Amino acid sequence: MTEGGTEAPARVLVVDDEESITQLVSTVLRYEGFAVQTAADGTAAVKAARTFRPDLVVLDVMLPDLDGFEVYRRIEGASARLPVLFLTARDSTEDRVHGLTLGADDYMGKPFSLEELVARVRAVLRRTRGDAEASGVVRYDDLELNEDAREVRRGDRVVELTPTEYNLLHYLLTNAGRVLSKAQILDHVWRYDFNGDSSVVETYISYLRKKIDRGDEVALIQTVRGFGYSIRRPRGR
Amino acid sequence: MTEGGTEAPARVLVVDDEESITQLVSTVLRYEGFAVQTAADGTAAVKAARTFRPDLVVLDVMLPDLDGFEVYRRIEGASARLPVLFLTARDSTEDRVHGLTLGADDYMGKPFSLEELVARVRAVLRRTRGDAEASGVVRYDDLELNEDAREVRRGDRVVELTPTEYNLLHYLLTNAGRVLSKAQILDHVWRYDFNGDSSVVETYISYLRKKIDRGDEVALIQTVRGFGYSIRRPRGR
DNA sequence: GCGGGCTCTCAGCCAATTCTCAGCCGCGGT
DNA sequence: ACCGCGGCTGAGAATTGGCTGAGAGCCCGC
Repeated sequence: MTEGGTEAPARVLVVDDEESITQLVSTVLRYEGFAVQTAADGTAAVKAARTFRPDLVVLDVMLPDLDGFEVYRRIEGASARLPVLFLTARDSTEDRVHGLTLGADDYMGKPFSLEELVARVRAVLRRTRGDAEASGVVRYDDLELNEDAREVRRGDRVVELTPTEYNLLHYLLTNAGRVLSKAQILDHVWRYDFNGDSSVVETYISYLRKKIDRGDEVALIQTVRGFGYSIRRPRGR
Repeated sequence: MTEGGTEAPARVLVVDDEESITQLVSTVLRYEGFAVQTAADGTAAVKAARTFRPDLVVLDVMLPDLDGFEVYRRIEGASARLPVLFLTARDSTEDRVHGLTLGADDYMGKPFSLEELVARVRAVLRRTRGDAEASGVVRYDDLELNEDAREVRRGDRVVELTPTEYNLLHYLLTNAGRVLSKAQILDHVWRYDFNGDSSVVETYISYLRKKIDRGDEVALIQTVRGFGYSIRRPRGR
């Protein structure tokens, strides 16, 4: 599930003053096949935008020197239409961002989950680059998840999911056929500061099953005892 | 199944204060074709990281001076992106390691089995070096083991295995054609602190046979009386 | 400030797995 | 052909892992 084989990888500039964040984010995005560069403050960011010529900037609103919006303005001047994904502390200031990010492409509160981060990065690039191939629909068997509509269907029945359920299903579905450990799931789907044990995962799997593998339908969510879970058709035995 | 013939061997730095562990781990990794260096505490580790320039660090979280995470941070500074495989006591500290099953890093609880250790070391290096050759599928005759899906097939029949059965088969399969003694098998597949006798191996071989060499199929699991076992086609006699 | 939905923890239950052991089988040597 | 040792396997006890219902805390919208 890395970026399309032949095309040049999309370039992402990650700007945050906390090193743990740039570290985490750049690791994940590189792993997902993007070319990543980081900057720790506003001036460095503006400079990097000029030299690195990213396709997308992931930009913290709170920076030691210039604030995120200022950086945004200066970067905008340089490049015609450079999409931005803002990171904001998940608190009061969030509303402030509402108005100001209208021009921007998206924003998300910290702490976020990596699953969500990657999904949004992809979504923004899909929109601005007009990558047709990536339609934003993930499917396995008669189970379908539409990212644009944020809608899930089993057969022709629409399934109502809570945010966590949705993220979990999204992760499982984009890795259909592969077995994912509870630790992996926790690290991808839950916020990076989550610090409980992996039994939540069991609980949410249980919730998902009630909604997705109901009654007479074929069970698609499989437990692989001792390892983890996987989305796949039941195995003959 | 040592490292690819022509390429330089990958370099691994092993850090643990218990000598029995560094001893054990480095012996096995050397045997598997890696270049290994060891360090017994944090400061030595940081120093070794600079001079030895490893491709991967196997790092105990509990160290006498700096803790593993601190070492991680300092090492990170030195080299661009140096992947780490953490070793944690299989208890409380395990939660502190969150965020490591994505991208380049991973962790495993002590006590572990060598089979698993080697598998993870390989997996991490495969990710960062992009070694295509290692696809994660091991095959012998019509018997196939897929690491991603944790799935085993005999012909086109899917075989359901428990964790221990899976690990055992994995070990046999990656050493197909070679005769492995019960002692070797015990040392590789079972946790290093296991101390029962080797009759468990017999039991598990028996389980595997029931699932893999059934009925009219050619028996691939061979007993070599007085020595051990081997995966191979039956010999003419 | 109330109610409802969402998230997470926990404990009891059930099922799968692991390991031990004992008796039997059969290979290989004489 | 027989013996003895090594290996095979069934049964069962102990342990572990996973599922789910109940409920507490939290946040959000009204």
